[in-house]
Amino acid sequence: MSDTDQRLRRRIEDEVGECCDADVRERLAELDDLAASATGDDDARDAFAALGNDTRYRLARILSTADGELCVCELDPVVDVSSSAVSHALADLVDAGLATRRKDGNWRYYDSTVLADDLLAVADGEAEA
Amino acid sequence: MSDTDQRLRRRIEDEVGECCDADVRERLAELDDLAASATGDDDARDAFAALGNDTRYRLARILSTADGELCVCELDPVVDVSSSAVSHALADLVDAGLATRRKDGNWRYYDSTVLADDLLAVADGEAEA
DNA sequence: CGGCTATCTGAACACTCCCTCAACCAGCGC
DNA sequence: GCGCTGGTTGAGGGAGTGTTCAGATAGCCG
Repeated sequence: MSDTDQRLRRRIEDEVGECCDADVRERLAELDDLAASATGDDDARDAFAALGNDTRYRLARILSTADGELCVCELDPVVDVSSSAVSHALADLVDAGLATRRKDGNWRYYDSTVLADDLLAVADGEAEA
Repeated sequence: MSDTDQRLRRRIEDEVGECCDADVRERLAELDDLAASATGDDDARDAFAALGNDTRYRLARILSTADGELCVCELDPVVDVSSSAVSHALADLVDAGLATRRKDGNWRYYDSTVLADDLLAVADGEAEA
């Protein structure tokens, strides 16, 4: 029986007074189930990771705040990095499902997705409270 | 007039047919306003960054899925890192406003906050669609 | 086509992050 | 006090990330 299992056993003893090996195994199984059902797709985590970077966060926020799509040349001046970095960041946002891209001649228009809008709204709403 | 401003000027010309310097300045001011109003707190971005890491994401998800608080010794076995790393990750989650901590004797209990619950719910909901 | 446009892509490099290891702190029992 | 517990904290190092630079791509116009 591993080290962490010992800790868990003492934890159960503390809780219900006594504990046998079967109890420990049962609790471990419960926790495994919990972990399994709690394993949301990686997509969700990727979206969070994308919004965790300052440049991408700002871009996503601007896209979400603006009504309608914006062109790269409009996004460039509001973030303080090279236009190459903007391009990288926007590509990452699209990959993460947080933005959409539309080509029109030489211009590329980006817009925020519902996912991005909702995530930012929730984050804001809670911050207010 | 900077390089990116030139691009923006041509963009406006493309849109409305003609464009003078004042038009460019006006559009730049609009974008600055947009950026300013779109600059949500850093708290929000920190929350996203916290959920962007696999270990923290898993812990947050388990805390959110479980009804009620969990002890560190129960979280240890479900993530595949040292218990020290778990401690670090939990501290980060608390700092980001995604979890709460309660001390009871030798045991420490963690629970998810409403912010964490809502963010994960939104991320999941969208993934379904 | 050839030149100019807006944007993208790949490589390189500095920087940050996340993990492990070790030492440490606080609570409990003797 | 001492020993043991569960958990935290700080330092260090390897892996990963973000930015920039240079070169590439695709669309428009003469």
